[in-house]
Amino acid sequence: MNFIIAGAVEAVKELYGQEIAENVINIQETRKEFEGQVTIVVFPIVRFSKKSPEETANDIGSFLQQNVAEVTGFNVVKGFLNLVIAESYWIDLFNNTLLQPDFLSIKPRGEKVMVEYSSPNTNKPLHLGHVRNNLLGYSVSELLKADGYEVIKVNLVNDRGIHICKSMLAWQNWGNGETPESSGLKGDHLVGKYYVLYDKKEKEELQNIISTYHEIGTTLSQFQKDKFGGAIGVLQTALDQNDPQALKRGFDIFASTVQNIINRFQSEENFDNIQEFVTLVNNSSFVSVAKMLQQWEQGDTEVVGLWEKMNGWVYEGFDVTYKKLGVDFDKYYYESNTYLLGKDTVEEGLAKGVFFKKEDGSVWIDLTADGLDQKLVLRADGTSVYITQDLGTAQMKYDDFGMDKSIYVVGNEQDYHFKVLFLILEKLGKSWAKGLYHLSYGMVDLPSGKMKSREGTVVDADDLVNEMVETAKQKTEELGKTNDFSEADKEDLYTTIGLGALKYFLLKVEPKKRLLFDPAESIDFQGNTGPFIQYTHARIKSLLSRADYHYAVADYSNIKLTPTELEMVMLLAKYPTEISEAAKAYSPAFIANYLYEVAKLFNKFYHETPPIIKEEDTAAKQHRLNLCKIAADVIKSGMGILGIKVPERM
RNA sequence: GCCUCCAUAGCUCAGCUGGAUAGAGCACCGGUUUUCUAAACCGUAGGUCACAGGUUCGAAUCCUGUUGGGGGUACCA
Repeated sequence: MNFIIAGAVEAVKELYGQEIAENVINIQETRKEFEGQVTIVVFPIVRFSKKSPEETANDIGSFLQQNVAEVTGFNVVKGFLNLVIAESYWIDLFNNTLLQPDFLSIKPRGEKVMVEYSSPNTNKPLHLGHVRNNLLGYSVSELLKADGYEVIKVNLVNDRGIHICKSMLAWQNWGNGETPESSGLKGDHLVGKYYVLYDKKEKEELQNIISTYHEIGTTLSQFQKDKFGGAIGVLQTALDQNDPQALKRGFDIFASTVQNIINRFQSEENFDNIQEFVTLVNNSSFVSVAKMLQQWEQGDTEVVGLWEKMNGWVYEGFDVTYKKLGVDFDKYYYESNTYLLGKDTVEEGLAKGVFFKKEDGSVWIDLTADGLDQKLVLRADGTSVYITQDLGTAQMKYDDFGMDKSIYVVGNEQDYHFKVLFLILEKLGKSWAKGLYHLSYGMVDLPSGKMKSREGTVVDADDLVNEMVETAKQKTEELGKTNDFSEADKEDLYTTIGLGALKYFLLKVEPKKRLLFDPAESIDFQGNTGPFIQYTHARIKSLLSRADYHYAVADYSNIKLTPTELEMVMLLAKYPTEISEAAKAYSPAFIANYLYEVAKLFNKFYHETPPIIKEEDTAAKQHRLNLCKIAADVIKSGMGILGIKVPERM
């Protein structure tokens, strides 16, 4: 529509002798209730014309009608100038742009972008929250590809740390050698089972410690009571709060209190009274799991062997889920290899004066001038924290790929972390820091609140997919449309539809919005849904094949476009713009909503058009089939960006 | 406390850098199949765009404040 803007600028120059910028001309699609296709909002021009909006609109309208060939008429409603564009313009657009083979081809822009997503922990299976992450990450990757970027999909696997050791410890203590084979459980589910078990056992132990304390309490000296009593209180509170971090803090306080008492009373007589109690504490899972992490870091062969075995199970399980979801990666990074990174970066920061060292040796950055806080980047004992690793990993990723942009698909609870991370890298003078972007998305909540793996209140990814496929099967069979399908084709179709419903459901919502998922209410298959769009595609393909469609440009000498056909040409022509806008916003939701419009409009067209197959006017028939063909192509392409397959029949 | 995100129909969501009478789907009610797939189409009804100010020719959209909700907040990732 650039020629309209140019024409309007020219009009203002000719009519009012004013040079105006192009962005003064505000154009939009004409509302359906008025005649015309393009509307110029004239209010911003009034200050140049020094006339009323209506007069200005009339002036410009006449000018455009006389000087711009495509403008064949206009009308003015208040301050809105509605322009009628010649039908030949739309027909040319359709034939020379939409119908050309390169309409959907990608135009490479010679830029590289990395998309990091999924990034699972290897201590539990994937749940609905991960599903949103995976689908979003995959879809954004496809979107950026469609917008001409070279995309590197990366998965940074969180395969180490105290949470991994918890599953390991539980399996070691209470697993009786259970394996995926012996249990029939998928590897990630088996490991997740022990993660939940650990949590349960740990709580029991802590309760036991507390009640044991109350039993022996009477034999303690007043001093011991005072000391212990406080620590026990902290522990009990943490236990009641049901928050892992609070629990860790509570236990740490408690454990150090116990240690102090041991040191103080070791030589005294009544020490025996609390011996049993101390043993209980020292043998607790809390202590064992910390010890296990240390052993892992020291490379203890037994622990590392167990770690490798159990992670192996998890990876096998994840592969199945990933395959089912249709997501993939070009490169895996493992935190077990990267968790020590970043210390060089800390040194660099100290040398540059970006970081400073406190008396205890810990290293910090002061971001108060940027409205943030002081942030620890290295502990006093020289070990890394989360952000240390991320600094190092960011550098490594850039060294490996030299990408222009890097997108982190991570939930919004880490907004602050990434703000700090990017700011630090900028302050360190990394040229690539400005290409970093945190694609932050909202949590998926259940009606009952947040999902928690430890408590088993999660919607499991595998279960969910299976349920969706099962529902798709039921609904399809009710409609009785697959009676002549082979078993394999049926299986395929149900998977396509079930996943289509799930993926569309999660992707049509703006990423940053939080999502409420009610497992009791199944995901719809009608209306603004994946299956509706899939159905539309199948419908078109069926029509094209029955009509024995062949590509050819229609003869338009006797064809007049209906309003709906005109609308379709305009809507389909927007597809490339839609992609680049969606890519700019990193929002597959734009594409989802656009495709819904396309599908809806096609169905309207389909209903109001007499059967195309029986059309005797060959030019009209060709023209309509061409329109159908482009609609199908756009739907297929757009759904591909969402990671959703479209069936030929359904 | 401070920072940040969110609030649009009963429910789930669109509404782009401010533009005309705020749009869909689901659910509800009514209609459409002797014609290319009814997972469709057409229609009725449903709104103080959380609230209050401000900016402007014009505000769901921008600014300020209030309320309600989510998340974060220095050695968990």
